Amino acid sequence: MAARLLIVEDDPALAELLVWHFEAEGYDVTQTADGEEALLLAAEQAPDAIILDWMIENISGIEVCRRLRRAPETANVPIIMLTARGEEEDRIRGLETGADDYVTKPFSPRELIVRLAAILRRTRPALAGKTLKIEDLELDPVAHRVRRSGEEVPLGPTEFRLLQHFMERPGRVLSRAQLVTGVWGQDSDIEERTVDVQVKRLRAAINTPGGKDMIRTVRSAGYSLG
Amino acid sequence: MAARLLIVEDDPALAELLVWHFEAEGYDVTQTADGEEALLLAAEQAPDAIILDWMIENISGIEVCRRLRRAPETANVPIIMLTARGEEEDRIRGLETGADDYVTKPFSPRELIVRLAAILRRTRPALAGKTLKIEDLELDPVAHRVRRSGEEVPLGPTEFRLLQHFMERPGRVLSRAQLVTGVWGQDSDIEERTVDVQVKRLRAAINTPGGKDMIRTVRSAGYSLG
DNA sequence: GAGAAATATGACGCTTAGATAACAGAATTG
DNA sequence: CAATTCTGTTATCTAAGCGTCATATTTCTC
Repeated sequence: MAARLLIVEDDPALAELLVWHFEAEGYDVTQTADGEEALLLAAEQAPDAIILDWMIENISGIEVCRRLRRAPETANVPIIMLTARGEEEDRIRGLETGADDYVTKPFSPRELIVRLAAILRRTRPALAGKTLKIEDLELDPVAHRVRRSGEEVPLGPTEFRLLQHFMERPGRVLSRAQLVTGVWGQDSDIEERTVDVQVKRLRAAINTPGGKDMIRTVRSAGYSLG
Repeated sequence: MAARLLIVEDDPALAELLVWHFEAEGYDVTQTADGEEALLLAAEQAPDAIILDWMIENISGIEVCRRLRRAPETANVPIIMLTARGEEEDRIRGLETGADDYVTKPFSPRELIVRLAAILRRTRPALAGKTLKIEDLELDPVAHRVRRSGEEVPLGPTEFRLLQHFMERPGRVLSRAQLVTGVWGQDSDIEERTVDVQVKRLRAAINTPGGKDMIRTVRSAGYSLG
């Protein structure tokens, strides 16, 4: 399954060029010129990365960026900003709002492709969009579906995000603080104990009655999967 | 066990940006805008690395850097300096005073993250997630797991921290006082005899019944591993 | 080899981290 | 808009883990 990419660019010529190149690279590309629409699409499609022009219609790119960061569903999606040359000021402000990288116009598509690849390699070791598997547990991010030995497991939205977070980092111990920011979003006043409760719920959902626990508790450190 | 990072930056927007990104990377971040406070925090928390802006309130970054180097507790902590573009002069003086690397504004967060990771990989492999190995003993800091000839060894939190401390300094004799500050923290009212007890517990956990002791007691000096 | 100093060991409470259940408010859904 | 699912918080319970101390053992010195 290809990585999904959302391109927010209102110059039709540049947009077309980018779409063409990224599709040629095998990405599954959606494109819009409109900021509001971008937010909707991002929430709906959960893309793996977003390319965002600084100057777009309706809302400024910077505002789109900030709002993306605020929503838990999109808080962790990598964003690359496109800025015009010499807008030093903008560049800095763009980074301040939470973009992961920026590229200055004019740029070669190759450069953008390389940067995106670098970021994805780092942030999504197991690229979302592909089905994640650990032992007999499978999570399909596109279909929003989880199976345990082929049988569908019903999960609530938070449980799903928590499990996806774990499955993207198999074996890794994640502290409660890391889970709070990673699953609930950057600035949430969630009580750390709440993580315990969600982990318990997730355990109850994915563990087979007799079998061993898939989530390991690491005392004074956190939890890990697998 | 997340790496502790101290960020000294007085531009609130940039500071927030950096905190956001590094927390997302899993670092345990403290931030201050004030040079004097930075020195106090550094002494108190013993961070694993410091990001230091050249221009900050109260004392110049360069002076903070110099003083950090002078104090024995912080003399070896890696420091990355942030400098404005083109201040070649500053850059050189920064390195002269003991910074390990510098990054010129404006920079992408990605770049800073990569540089820090590179430095940590060099100075503290375990913090970069590298598995520590001594003979047939392996400690995986990411998974928070210890194996002896492939077989998992269950350890309590303190035992784990103690072992990691030893494994990061193989062969070196560590005094009880050093172990107390290194493993229990700068200010702990721990009795020095307690170290003996934890060492005993660690020995019991990692030594194979018939085999020889992996931890050597150095009378009137301390302990060493390997 | 005796005495002293340092370390090893075993036992004992206490603290605290995590599991769990119950509950109420929020969000969804039909 | 009512019903139901979902979610965050809190209180309680349990047990692992830890620090301390008293005692045993080892090592060093003379």
